[in-house]
Amino acid sequence: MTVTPPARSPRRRVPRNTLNPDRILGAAVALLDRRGTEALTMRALAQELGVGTMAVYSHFKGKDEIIDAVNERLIGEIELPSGSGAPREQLIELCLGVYRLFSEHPSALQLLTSRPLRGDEAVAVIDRMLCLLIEAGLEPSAAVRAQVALMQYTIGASLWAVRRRRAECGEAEAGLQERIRRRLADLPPDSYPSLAGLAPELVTAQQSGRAQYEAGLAALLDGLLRT
Amino acid sequence: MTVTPPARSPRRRVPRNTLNPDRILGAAVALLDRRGTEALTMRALAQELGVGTMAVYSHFKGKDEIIDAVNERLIGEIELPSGSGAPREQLIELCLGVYRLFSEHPSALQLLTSRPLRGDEAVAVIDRMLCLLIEAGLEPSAAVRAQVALMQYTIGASLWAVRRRRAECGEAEAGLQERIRRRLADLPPDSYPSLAGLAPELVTAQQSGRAQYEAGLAALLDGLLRT
DNA sequence: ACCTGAACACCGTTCAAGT
DNA sequence: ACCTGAACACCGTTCAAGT
Repeated sequence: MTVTPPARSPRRRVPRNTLNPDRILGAAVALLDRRGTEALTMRALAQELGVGTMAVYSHFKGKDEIIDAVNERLIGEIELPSGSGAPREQLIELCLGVYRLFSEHPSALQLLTSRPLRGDEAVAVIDRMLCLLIEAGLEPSAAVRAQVALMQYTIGASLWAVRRRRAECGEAEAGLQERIRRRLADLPPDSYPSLAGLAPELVTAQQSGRAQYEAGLAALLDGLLRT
Repeated sequence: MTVTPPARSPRRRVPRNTLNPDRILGAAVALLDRRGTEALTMRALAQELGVGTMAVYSHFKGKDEIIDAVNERLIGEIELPSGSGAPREQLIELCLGVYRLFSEHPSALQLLTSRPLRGDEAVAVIDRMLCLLIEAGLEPSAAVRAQVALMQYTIGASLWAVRRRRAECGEAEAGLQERIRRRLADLPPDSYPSLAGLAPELVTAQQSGRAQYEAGLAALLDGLLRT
């Protein structure tokens, strides 16, 4: 007597060519934005696409290749400055574009974090920054140092903002403020009495991601471009 | 007839109290430095300690708690500046301490990346930076903004250096240089002819992690401290 | 209190097979 | 060529049990 299998999956075999790299990357980004890095799973990705787990492997060699492609696609979305305006303004515009991208896709930044930057899209952004820095009057070698510094600061600020937002979810805002205040109150009050009153400002600075980034970027550009 | 079990584990039951949080964290850091984030596994950690997998759970609630504790321990290792010297020099000394820590423990930085900063040790570093910035003449609110910017830049630079080193392992250096050169050569040669010759300098800047960091830090401090 | 192995619900990926 | 499920070697963690 033959036993009928549990037939647990009501999903029918999907028509051919329903899948392509673009659809897969779209689903990956959606998953990342909606549920975070830990939710980006080959099984979850396939389910999001309504397809068997292994179908994805026909288009990408594995999870690492998908992650690289996601990063490349997102970096490609950064809009290069229009070209009008002073070099300094265009630099700010471009850096803000990078910052905004990572703020909108925090999980992508987290993924980028563990992998080298492979793609040509990233090189396009770097090129543009270099051009603008040279246009602003820097010598080639100084421009290269400045470009790296701008990217480093932008990535660090994005990461900080992402982590900050994540912390807010976990810990009540009052909790953080209280901890900082307590810590500051422990300082010898005769040396820096002003510090004890700084907790609100600290919390504010950590909250205002974008304004904080713009202030730091302005300072960095001041230091880099000053002749 | 009783079947003797395969007896696959020659490890004897370990004496009591061989384990404590400190030993566990030491093993975790060793594992991280030696084999990277992906190798930090509850099973691997227990093996490193010569103990059954579940023994660790008597001292930490789970992997997340261990990661937080590792971060806290490492941040505690940052040496605060001695206190002599101009505020600006002390700021550089302190920031370099943070940078050095993350350069020596790249995996720790990667772990820190996905989690909010919880520990008191981090607050100690932040405190010191704030004191020095106020000592350097900044108003409290400006000091707070500057402190966040310094941390953001330092984290970004560390991350960049870590990723750079990882990329070197994967990709031949010549490969990267060639890709950048090709990309730069594609630019319209009449607009920025100097860019095509910049590839060597780009590669150099990416390689010299610490010197690059110091240059960027100096520029940022110039911008932040200028009255 | 501290340490143990077995078991559970996951994960990425290999494989042989279907269409 | 493209999609499939079963199977393999992992993972963190729960659990009941030993000492």
